[in-house]
Amino acid sequence: MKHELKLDTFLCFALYTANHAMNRVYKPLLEALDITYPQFLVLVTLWEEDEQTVGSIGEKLFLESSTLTPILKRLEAAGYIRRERNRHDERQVIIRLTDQGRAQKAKAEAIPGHIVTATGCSSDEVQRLRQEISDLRDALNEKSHAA
Amino acid sequence: MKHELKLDTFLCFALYTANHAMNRVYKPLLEALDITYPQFLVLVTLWEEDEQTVGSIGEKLFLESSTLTPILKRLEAAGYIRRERNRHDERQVIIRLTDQGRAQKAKAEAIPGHIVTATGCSSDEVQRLRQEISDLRDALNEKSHAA
DNA sequence: AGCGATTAAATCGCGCGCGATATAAATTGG
DNA sequence: CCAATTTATATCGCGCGCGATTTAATCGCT
Repeated sequence: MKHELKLDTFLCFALYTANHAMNRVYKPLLEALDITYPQFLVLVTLWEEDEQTVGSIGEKLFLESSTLTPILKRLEAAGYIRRERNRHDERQVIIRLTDQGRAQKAKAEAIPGHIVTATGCSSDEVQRLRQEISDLRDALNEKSHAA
Repeated sequence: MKHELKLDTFLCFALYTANHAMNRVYKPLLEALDITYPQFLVLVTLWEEDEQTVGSIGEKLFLESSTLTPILKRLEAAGYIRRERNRHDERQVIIRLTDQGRAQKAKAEAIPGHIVTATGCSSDEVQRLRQEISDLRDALNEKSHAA
């Protein structure tokens, strides 16, 4: 029995609880923007590249349309984005930032710095760990998609 | 501007997506037990130490009673645990494994090995990363509890 | 041209996860 | 000894996140 069933030895449990902890750090920072954490990730995606389809955003965030559609509707209701069918392919919905949505970016600029501070690590340390966790994600995704 | 607003540089995003990826690897493995991932974590906690209060389990899993109560009710309905008020302090609810709940442990023994395989890393590699992520969680929790 | 297959997004049901609140039991202090 | 406070759990409302299904549009093939 190489691996024993102890919570403290589970990589999954570390990820699970670290993710929750990160959410708790983000919550007060996002209150200024009056958005949730997944809504923030959608806005970041659009600040990087505006005018994307639901599918394109989903691919970048690893989310299904069943998850994204309600989030996008809330961002639309908040006045940060518009949702319009693609004229050239009516199956697609193009997501565009409004002026107000673009304006929120300024309020968000300070967030990454706050997070690095909260980790108690150097920027380089954080980036190294981020890369390792991203690689882990890619390895896990490869296995579950193959199977 | 030291930190730019790019998804690919966010530690939070790496954690968020790695956690989802881990969930997707776990889902088929847990189907044999017919439980969800958080339900599995509760069972692991009880396999380590039976007869715990809701609060004690919550402390170990970093979960509130508002999250745990419904999960525990489902595990009770599945026949894996019993929920009984503490005779000596009727505010508390003691959670106990049933015989069936204890029996599930055997089915779960193989899971950690599957996970290590899915990561494509050595056990030592996984444990090192797990420790780093746990430390990150603790650092983040310290900041958000202090504030 | 036309029809079956594919693709994109939306809808639905369910289980978290949490903040705020409620309920009930135990503790504390006068 | 009893009223105020504290503690433990439960309840409620809301926003994910996903699998399964639906709806609608486009593509592919003959």
